Amino acid sequence: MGLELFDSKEQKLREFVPLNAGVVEIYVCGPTVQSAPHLGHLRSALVYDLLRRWLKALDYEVIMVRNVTDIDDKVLVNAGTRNWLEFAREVEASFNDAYNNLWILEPTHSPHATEHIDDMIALTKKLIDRGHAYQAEVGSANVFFHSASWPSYGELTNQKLENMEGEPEASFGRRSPNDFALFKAHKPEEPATAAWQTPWGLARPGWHIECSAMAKHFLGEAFDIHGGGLDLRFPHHENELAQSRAAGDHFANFWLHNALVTVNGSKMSKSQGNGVSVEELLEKGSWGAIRYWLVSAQYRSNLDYSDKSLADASSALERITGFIKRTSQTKPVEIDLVKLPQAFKDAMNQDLNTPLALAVLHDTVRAGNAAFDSGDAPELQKSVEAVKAMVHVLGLTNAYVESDVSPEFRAQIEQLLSKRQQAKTAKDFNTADKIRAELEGLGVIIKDLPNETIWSIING
RNA sequence: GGUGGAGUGGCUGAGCGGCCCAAAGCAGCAGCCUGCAAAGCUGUAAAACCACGGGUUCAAAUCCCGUCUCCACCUCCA
Repeated sequence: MGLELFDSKEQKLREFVPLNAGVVEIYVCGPTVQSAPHLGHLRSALVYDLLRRWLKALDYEVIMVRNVTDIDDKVLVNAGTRNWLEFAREVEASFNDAYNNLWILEPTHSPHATEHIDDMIALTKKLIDRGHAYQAEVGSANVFFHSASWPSYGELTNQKLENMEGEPEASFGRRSPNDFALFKAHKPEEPATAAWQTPWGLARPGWHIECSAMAKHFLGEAFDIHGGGLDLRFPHHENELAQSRAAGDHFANFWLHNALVTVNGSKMSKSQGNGVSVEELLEKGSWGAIRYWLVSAQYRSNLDYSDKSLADASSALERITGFIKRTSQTKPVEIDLVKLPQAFKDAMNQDLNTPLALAVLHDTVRAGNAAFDSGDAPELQKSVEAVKAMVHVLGLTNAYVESDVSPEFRAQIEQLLSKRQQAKTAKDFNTADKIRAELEGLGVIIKDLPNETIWSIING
């Protein structure tokens, strides 16, 4: 069975076949860099990272674009009196830090909206030429997409134009409530640097046109997968689709939408003030625990965050990393499909059913531990390799790889361990326990195995 | 009003017609192991009647109808 993905446009599972054999092109809506990331943003990025890792495991070349929306109403507002672009870059850096720490691979391209204004102008021109967009009035730099001019408008979210609520008519010169901005005329109170010269006057781009333009720039008129958070389905993705199709492009072949992270059952969002920040998360668990927790639900299921979420995830993750560490085979592995259990592959092929995949992983850990205890070396070896391969696919490899420890620190640890061993041999358990506590104070956890004692750094 | 999604053990979370007297994890309990721990293994719980009520079927957590509750989106949102 091959990979099946849930296409939210067709609202069904479809067998995934790339447009061009061997290559998969993905466009994912990245963040609007208006404020620091919260758990919800991390989930979204992680979902597509996982997809990408799995496609790679299936031997596809993956070209992934994740944009950065660095010009937007909120960016300007939140920058306050500061230079808005500088502010945007700072926020972007905080996103990138979080992505790196969560072991999310860097996309092939991470374009900034502000660097593709020309592409947006070109696309907008085309839409005007084709009769799907209009300048609000002569002399105005407000340009709108005329939704009613595109018969398929609403196809992504299965909605009819007449049922949509829309904007107040005539605001900024739009002709009907569902028309949306392609370019927004420069306002005198906004910084002069936040406006570009366009054929219609000084303006900055609307949100939706950015993604259509950048997707086209990097991936062409048709590409395989468009991803993003469920809250972007409408209007953002609906509008992207309408624009690009109206401009004559095929656009995305599959639409993927990840479900949201909730807190006490309601959506995590900036406006509700319930966004869980990176700092708060790290008080509860490591990056590994965060990643494990995010992987523990299928991407289309809601994931409710609570105080104990990361504690549970930590314990579960330690069961896996503990197994790898006790075998002392902590060298990371490369992608190796052959070593992956069939049940794991089946789970991942089922629309990235990561909870099921984790179940296979834990089953393998149990078998491996049993083999370890009974001294069944071949079985143990098989298990370790399978576990490491699965962990690699899930992007959790860094959770078991020994962190870099300075040679001095390592020597200190080993000296303490040997002292403790002497004390144990002499049955001086008081001293042995003191040393164990001392090591813990240094952030080192030890485990006595039958013939040796192994150690690891907490949160390493 | 419109469009989607969800309700499974103490908690998280799979399953979506028979292999389900329901995976896996966490938490709990017991035993083994240990100088003691930790880790691990094994077993297990004074009932998971799969939101509720009907129905279809030889067979339903899974399909159909109705009801209730919750969530998301309807031009700021991952």
